[in-house]
Amino acid sequence: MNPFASALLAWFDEHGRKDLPWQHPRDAYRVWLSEVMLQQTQVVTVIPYFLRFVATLPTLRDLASAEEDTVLALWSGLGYYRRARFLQRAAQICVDKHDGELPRDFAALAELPGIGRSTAGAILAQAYGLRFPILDGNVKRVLTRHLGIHGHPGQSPVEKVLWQHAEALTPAQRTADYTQAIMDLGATLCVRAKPRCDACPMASDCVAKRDDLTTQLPSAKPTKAVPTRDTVMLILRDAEGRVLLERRGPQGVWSGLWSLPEAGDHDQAWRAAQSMATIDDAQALPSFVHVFSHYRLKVEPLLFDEATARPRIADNSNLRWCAPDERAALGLPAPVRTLLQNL
DNA sequence: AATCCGGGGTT
DNA sequence: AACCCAGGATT
Repeated sequence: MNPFASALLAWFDEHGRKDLPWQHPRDAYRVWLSEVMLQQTQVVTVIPYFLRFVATLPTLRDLASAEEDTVLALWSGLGYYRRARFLQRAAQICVDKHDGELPRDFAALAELPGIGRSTAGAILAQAYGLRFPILDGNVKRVLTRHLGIHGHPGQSPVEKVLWQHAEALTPAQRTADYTQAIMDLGATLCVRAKPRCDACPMASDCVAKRDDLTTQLPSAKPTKAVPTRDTVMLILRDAEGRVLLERRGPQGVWSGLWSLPEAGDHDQAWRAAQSMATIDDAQALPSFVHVFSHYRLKVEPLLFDEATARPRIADNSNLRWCAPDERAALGLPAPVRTLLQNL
C-alpha cells in the first residue's frame, strides 16, 4: 500500500468518523441516499434529513413505490430538489432492471440518474468495498494541497489530473475505510480555512505545508475576465460652481440616476460639450476604474471650467445645472458623487 | 466549458 | 456579500 494511504488509514483508525448515521447499518441503499444528500450539502445539515428519510422509506423498494410527494416532502429544505426526483427514478430503474438492488457495476451505476462518477465510486467503495476512487470537495482539497496542484479544481484539466491521482492513491485494501478517511481528513483537519496541519498524518509529505501554500490551495475559482468599457465623463462647470447633470435612461446601469454627460472619446466629448454650453478649454482629470459585477468601467473625466449654459439648454426633467449643495438630494452614482466631491 | 440547481454555514 | 459545501445534468 502506498505511504499516503497507509498513513491516512492509521490516522483514520484513531480519529476517523465512525458513527455517522449511514455507517450503521451500512448498506448500499443508505450509502447511496447519504451520498446523494451530501452532494453540495454539509454533513450536519444532512443528518436529520437522512434519519427522517430512512425512517419513512427504509428500503430501496419503499422509495421506488412511494408517492413522489412523499419523497419531495422528505427532501423539503435540503435544496437541489432535482436530486430527490432522480433518486426515486433511479430506485424505480433498480426495481425494474436490477432486481431491486443497486448494481455493483460502475457503468450501470453511473448510468442511473443523479449518480455521477464520484457518487458511483463512493457507493462501490463504501457499500461493496470495491476499489473505486472518489473525487469530492474534500478529496480535491486534500490532493491539491498534498501534491501542490495549482489551478481551480473545477476546471477540466485540473480535475482530470486530480482523478488520476485519486485513482492512483486509492488502495486495494480497506477501500471503504480509505474513502471515508480521506473525506474525514478533509472535513476535520484539511479544512478550507486554517487547516490543522499539526495534527495531519501526512504533513511531512505535503507540498502545501512545505511551501506554505495552504492558503493558496486549492486555487480559487478564476474570476472570469470582465470586459472593460471606456467612457469620458463631461464635467461642465459654470462660474458659480454649478455642474451640468444628466438623468440616465431607464435601461442599463445607473438607470434613472443623475450622472454626468458621457461621450465615447475626447472628440465626441468636445462636440457634446459645445452643444450644451459655451466653453473654452478642457482639463483631463485622472482617470479611474469603477468595477461592476459584469464589467469594469474606465472613466476619463474631462473638466470644462467657466462654462456658460447655452440659452436653449435650460433645466428640464433630464438635464440640470446643479450646485454642490443640491447634489445631496439627488441620486448620483457613487463614483460620480466622489468625483464631484474631489473637484 | 459554462450554467443551473438551493439552502445553509463560514469568513 | 462572497464563497464554499460528500456533484451532476444540461446546454
